[in-house]
Amino acid sequence: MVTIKDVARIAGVSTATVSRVIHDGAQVGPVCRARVKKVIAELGYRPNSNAQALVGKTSRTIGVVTPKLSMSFFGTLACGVEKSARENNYKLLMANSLYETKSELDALNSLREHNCHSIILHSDYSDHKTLTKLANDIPGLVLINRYIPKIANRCVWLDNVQGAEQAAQYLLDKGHRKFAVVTSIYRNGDPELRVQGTRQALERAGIDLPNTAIEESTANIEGGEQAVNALLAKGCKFTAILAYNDLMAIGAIHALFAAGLRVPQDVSVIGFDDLPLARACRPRLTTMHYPVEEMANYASNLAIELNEPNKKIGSRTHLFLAELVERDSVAPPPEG
Amino acid sequence: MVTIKDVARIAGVSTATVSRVIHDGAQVGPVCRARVKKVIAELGYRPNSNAQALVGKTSRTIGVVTPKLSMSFFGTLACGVEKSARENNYKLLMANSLYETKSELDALNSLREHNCHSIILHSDYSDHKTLTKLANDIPGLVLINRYIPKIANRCVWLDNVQGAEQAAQYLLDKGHRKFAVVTSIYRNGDPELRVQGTRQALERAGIDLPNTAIEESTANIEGGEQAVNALLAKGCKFTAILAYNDLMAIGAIHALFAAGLRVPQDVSVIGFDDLPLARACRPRLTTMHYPVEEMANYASNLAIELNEPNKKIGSRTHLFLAELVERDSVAPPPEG
DNA sequence: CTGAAAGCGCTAACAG
DNA sequence: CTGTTAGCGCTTTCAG
Repeated sequence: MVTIKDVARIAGVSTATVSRVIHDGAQVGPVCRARVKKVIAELGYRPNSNAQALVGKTSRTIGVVTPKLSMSFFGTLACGVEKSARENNYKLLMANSLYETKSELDALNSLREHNCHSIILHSDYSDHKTLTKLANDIPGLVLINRYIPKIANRCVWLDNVQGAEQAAQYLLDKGHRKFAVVTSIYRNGDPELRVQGTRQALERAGIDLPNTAIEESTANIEGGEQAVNALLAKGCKFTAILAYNDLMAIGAIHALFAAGLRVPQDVSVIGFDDLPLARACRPRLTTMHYPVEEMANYASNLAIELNEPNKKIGSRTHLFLAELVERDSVAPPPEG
Repeated sequence: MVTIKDVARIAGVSTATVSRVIHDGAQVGPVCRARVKKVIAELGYRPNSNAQALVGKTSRTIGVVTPKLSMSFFGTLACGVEKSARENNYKLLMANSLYETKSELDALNSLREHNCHSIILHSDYSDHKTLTKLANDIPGLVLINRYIPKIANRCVWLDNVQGAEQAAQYLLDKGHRKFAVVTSIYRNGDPELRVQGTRQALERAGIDLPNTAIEESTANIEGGEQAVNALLAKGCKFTAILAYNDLMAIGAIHALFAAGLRVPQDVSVIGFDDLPLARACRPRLTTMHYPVEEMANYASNLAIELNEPNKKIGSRTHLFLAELVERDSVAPPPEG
């Protein structure tokens, strides 16, 4: 490994000078600078970022904690952060939280050991109190997909209620009057919020959503299938299904087809998230676009800013809105 | 930040002792150890891994370089590495290479600055020579999805030829005789290999694959659609399509349906990779399972082993095989 | 404009 | 079994 000392020795200068050259400090003469740069290039020297982090009290590293990187949503989230990291010359440290409170915290701590002060956390199971405390301990912590009023300026979130409302309103506008809702059993907040949004839109239109028209299951394809099968089994009548997310929506479509119902001719289905999947299935899924990548990018920039000592972050809020993407899984209800 | 010194002072011992306790060195008395542990817990002390890396000459960090984390395939790859990292108490550093030679190398270098000696690289565009040189420079570098004979013991790869052969043979066994191939324009090796495997299986069955039955396009859904439309436009006759990957297969199915052809009744389609998508589309896609997660996990363990000074890695080879997953997109050819 | 020197937090001999 | 000491590679005053 070639160190700053090697460069200094060969260039015939002190390590301090080399350091200055590296950091483009103006405090060094042009000839000297040129010589040092030459030696750096020749030796292929690159500064050891561990040493830099050690002395600098902070590493140019941004950490990301999400449940599971192999899920499309989180991979996209990571990508958004990566872009910001790359542009700001930060490195990206990742850890899966695996949907467990304990490993969520473990993951976070492992990042802190690295002096990683900019952290994007997608927390599913830690409570507000824990997170608020964490945010106070870690100046560069930003929560994504979560809203906690006390630390609002550290939360980058999406208005789930508004998104679900919009989805329901769209279905209403298409003429639907009989709805079913397929939601998630997970109690991390989002499902309730989306159901609430749906309810609000329907109530405004004078339509009641009976509890029998709501079916809960796991938030994946199988869950969507199960939920729709349960709905069908109990004779629930509907011309449109609002699914918690795209995965459940796709499962719903599968179950519908298996039962001889066509989408969207007999039943319309709307999803949420706009995963890559939504463009791949048939019919292509009409859904609410969740701008994760954009949000993650924003969150990352925010986390980095938060660590810049001079910048003062006010109590601004970071709210994003879901956007309707019309594709092929929604049509007006069948006649009669 | 609480340091080892704080712990030492409060526990009334030297930093060396604290260090020993941290590393479970047996060289410390039980009472003393207990006291130190207590103080560590009380203070919430966690060692600074930058300092550890600095003195230890190597950081417990494993790096991953892939084109784009938001792609399902690479997210899954990262997950495989993450699991191994977590189990071995390593941290995960990620960098996107964005499908460019230069950023591939940039990404790699940024990892090296971190003293990150265990690296998993998914290289698409660097040539054998560059990679061989890199492998010599970085003892813990492991290539995934690439085979270079000279550094075979550092390559974790999949036999694409065999996989494609198997897919073609499966179609042959179902009774198909008229094939079309939808492949990728990217020249990173895989497409050629898969076409070659297909050719081999067909030739063995005495079937010729005319160049007109092969259509190239981008390796995504749109590419699959385009390719099939081109095939259809030039009046190519086939009862089965072998797609370069699942994305192109799904695109192919879309184009087929748009043209009034049913899958699998009129035309069978087989994919490659077995992305989550393959289970979500309709008909569910029959495809060759690419065990990326398993391979990545293996590669990560290998990379970590490579950095353990005493272990001698022989010239073993690390070849994985694709496996057929039968779902619903393949059926016997229509009568006549 | 440049160098000397101190020290970031930690580990690893070497003593005792 | 435990403490002392000397750095790891780098940045940053403080002098010059």
